[in-house]
Amino acid sequence: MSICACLASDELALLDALAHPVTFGAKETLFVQGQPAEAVYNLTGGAVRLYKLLPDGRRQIVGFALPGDFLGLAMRDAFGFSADAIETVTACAFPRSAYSALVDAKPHLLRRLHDYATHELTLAQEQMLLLGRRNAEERLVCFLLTMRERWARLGRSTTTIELPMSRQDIADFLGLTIETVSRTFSKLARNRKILIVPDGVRLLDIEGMTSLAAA
Amino acid sequence: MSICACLASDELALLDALAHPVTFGAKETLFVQGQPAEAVYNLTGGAVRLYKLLPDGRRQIVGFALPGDFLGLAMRDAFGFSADAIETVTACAFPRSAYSALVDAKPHLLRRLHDYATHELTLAQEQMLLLGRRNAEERLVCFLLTMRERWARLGRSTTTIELPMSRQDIADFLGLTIETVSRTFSKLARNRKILIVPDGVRLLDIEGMTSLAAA
DNA sequence: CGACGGCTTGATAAGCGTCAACTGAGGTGG
DNA sequence: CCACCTCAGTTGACGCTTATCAAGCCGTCG
Repeated sequence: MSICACLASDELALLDALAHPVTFGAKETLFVQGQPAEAVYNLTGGAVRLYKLLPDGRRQIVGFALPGDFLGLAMRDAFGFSADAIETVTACAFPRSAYSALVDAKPHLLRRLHDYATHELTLAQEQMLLLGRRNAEERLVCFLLTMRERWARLGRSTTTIELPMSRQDIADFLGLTIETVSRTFSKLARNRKILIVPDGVRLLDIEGMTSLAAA
Repeated sequence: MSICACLASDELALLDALAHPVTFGAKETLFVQGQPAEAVYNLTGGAVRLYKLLPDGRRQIVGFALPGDFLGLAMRDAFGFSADAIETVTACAFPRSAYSALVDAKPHLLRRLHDYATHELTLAQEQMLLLGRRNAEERLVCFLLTMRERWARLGRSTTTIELPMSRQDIADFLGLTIETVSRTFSKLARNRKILIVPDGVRLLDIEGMTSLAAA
């Protein structure tokens, strides 16, 4: 829980007192866009999709949250996107008022949160580049390499990448359709870049993929 | 300069002492992606484009900065994107070290900056929705309405919208080509939604455009 | 006046979306 | 125990939106 690494042990205890554990079943909703944000979550297990909807049903996933990630920081009063559990999810929930008070009282915690938000912003800008200017194959390869990085930071394998989300989720994250995502997976497999395995992929040509992603 | 509204007058004086005015001519570069960030800017006049480049030259504009906006907050060490002046630009520059020290010393300023970053993040997610799921016409209409909002906040007209950036800039912001942007402008003009005027557009059917953008 | 850059418009093509059929795994019930 | 259903994913045929290539227009500036 890297954000809290800057806290003294008494502060950690304080934070601990605020938190209460929660779990969500697969497909369960954590919160919906526009709803007043009463809580902040720190994910401890499972994966969550964060998305925005258009009135006609078109969906854009703006991010996937993995263990260690925070949810609910990026809103002053109401959530800017909806979130639901992809698989069974466990998290620590902090009531917003208590969280807010603690942040006000601990500037170094605020500094940490600001750095976190800044990092999120950088990721969002990278995603804008992907959505605006990359083709389908580049999008998927970038996505796989990003997931690799994220799992690696959590101590998972760097060759076999877990993908808890569905093809539809990936499509809605990459601004594509499920068919295009499926076809692009197949193409990468056919070209021996990846091997498709249950609930994930094995990366066979990391170098080739990296150069494609850089291009 | 809304971010500073939370500062006492002596603190403002302190900030003032750190700042020094700078100007950039049209097309001049403020900073480039990857360059160590030695300064933070507060725009006072003119417009700036912020963009990321791929090695093969594809460009994605991640935002336009207008007077009052801050540049250089969203990076710890190096700039995450490049920035150059669209027209003649004036700004206040703050050396990074002094800026950083001031932020550490003034938690309420930090809080303000955090809110600003959070707002930027929300905008970026909205742009992800636009780039991933909207068609050309919706993109352009959303863009025009957003510019309207922004100019309105600066006290400008809400019917005639200034567009200091080129068609190519708009295309690179919306993830389109210059031809598609030009055709879509023409189509909106043909349908009496807008009137194209020198350096901008006049909005003729704000209601119709708003419903299109909401869809 | 001619050159240049920004913009528009047209013809054509490609990439991805749409529609539809099919596969295979997992779960359910007769 | 096996037939059946469901659902996620895959694959194919076709078409639409947008990209690409190309030509022309217009205002500015040397």
